[in-house]
Amino acid sequence: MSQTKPRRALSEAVAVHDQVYDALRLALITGKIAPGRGVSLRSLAAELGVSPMPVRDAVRRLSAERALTINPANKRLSVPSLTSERLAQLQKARLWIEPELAALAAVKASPILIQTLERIDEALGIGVQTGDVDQYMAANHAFHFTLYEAAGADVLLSIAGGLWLQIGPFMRVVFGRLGTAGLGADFHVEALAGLRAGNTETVRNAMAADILQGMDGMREAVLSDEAKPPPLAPKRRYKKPTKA
Amino acid sequence: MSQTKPRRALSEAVAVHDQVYDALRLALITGKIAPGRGVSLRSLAAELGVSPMPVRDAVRRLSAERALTINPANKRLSVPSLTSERLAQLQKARLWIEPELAALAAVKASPILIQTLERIDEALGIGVQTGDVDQYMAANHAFHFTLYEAAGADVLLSIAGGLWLQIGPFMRVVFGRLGTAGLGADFHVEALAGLRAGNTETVRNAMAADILQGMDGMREAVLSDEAKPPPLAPKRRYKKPTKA
DNA sequence: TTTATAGCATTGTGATCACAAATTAGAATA
DNA sequence: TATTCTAATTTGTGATCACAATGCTATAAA
Repeated sequence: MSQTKPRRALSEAVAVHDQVYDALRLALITGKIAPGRGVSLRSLAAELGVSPMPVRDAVRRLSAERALTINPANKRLSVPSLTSERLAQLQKARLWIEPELAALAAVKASPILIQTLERIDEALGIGVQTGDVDQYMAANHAFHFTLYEAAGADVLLSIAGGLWLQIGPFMRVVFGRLGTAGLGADFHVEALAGLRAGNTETVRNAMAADILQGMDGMREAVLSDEAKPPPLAPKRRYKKPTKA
Repeated sequence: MSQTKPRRALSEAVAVHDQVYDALRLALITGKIAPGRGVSLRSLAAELGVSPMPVRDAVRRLSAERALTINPANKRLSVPSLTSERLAQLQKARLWIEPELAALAAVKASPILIQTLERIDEALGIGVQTGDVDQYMAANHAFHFTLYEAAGADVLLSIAGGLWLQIGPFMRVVFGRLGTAGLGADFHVEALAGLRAGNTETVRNAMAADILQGMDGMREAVLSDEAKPPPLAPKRRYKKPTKA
């Protein structure tokens, strides 16, 4: 299992627990790890081909960011379930902080930033047309966060990052049932127009509309999921005894 | 150092890394660990009388919550410095999310909740009069978060908790130079009146005013600190060589 | 067929060790 | 006195083991 790799220098090499973090983060966002599923340190470690130690570090970080849930009784890990309650709270938070970040970024937007965002939005459009969900999601993330990073507000930025991490699993549910079809209006072009014109409020409103539209799609998907029976029936042979 | 304690059951006993987390969190909020100071896993472990392992877990969690900073080059830990930039961002975030939580709580506020808050505010008043900073800070935290918890919005609540954790060190700076004197108007009574009357907007505005007042005091303290030379001059014997 | 029980595998937690990088302290030199 | 080089200490990271608790599976009993 544990092939002896040559140890890399600490200063330049990315730490293994950071790689594991990125891998798990990606797996959560893209829905490779289904919501509600239980995970364990050793199973993740075996799956990723690393020792449990860096997984432990990455998982602690993710659970602090609420991307993973720890059962307080079990101390067992699981991916948070997708409830409309959670989604509503995440929407509320996103609807405030992300337009705020966009407005801050609009004030100090450079031509280079606008050009970068234009290129990203082109890639996003291609992803929509070709139905490439992965490309769409990556480009969408890139569009939002290269804009937000320009705000130069790292405290707020990290909050927004945490929200996206929690929303990731919801996104996959939407695309799992719709694909990239029916995405509605592209508010990114509106935001870009606002950036070029230097109109802060236009940017703010465009991003708010973009978020609102996306979250609406997720809500529909979640609501129709909640109506259905539990996603996977764990074939129980006997009921849990009433043992206290 | 490490006396052999009898191992406790996992299910009921609080895990050591959680105890360490609470201890460090408290130390950060009360300013026992000065902002800007560097810490290390082993030194913290020795100080707390535990092995480095649970400290490692707790520190990962705290750094994910931005209560500790990791130097990306060194991978070395330090307490974030208090800059007016950071404070401004934290104020912006608090001014949105906390009134929001308060308003949500106001809708479903029970008489028991109001009574509990009244008792907490009494304890807060006593702390102010006797000049007991610790009691004041504990009561103040309790007032805000028993109210916020009543909102039943755990996603938003955890964001607010993260903000308080980052603000903690700033608070101590304020009280270190002023004590509990000059705290200004008590907006808690206004919030309580709004809760009794069932007036959501009164509660929202009262909490916003409360936050604004507190953050103003912190800003003044930080600004006068930034004018001064660096808090502790690290007596360097030689300059860092220009080695790339 | 259904329920209870015993045995086994898996889990999180904590401790300890090894390693390499970085920092610090001390000695030697100008 | 000030600077440079070297040795020792401290640091984060990763690996591995032990332990107790929990969960699952197969066997026995109704």
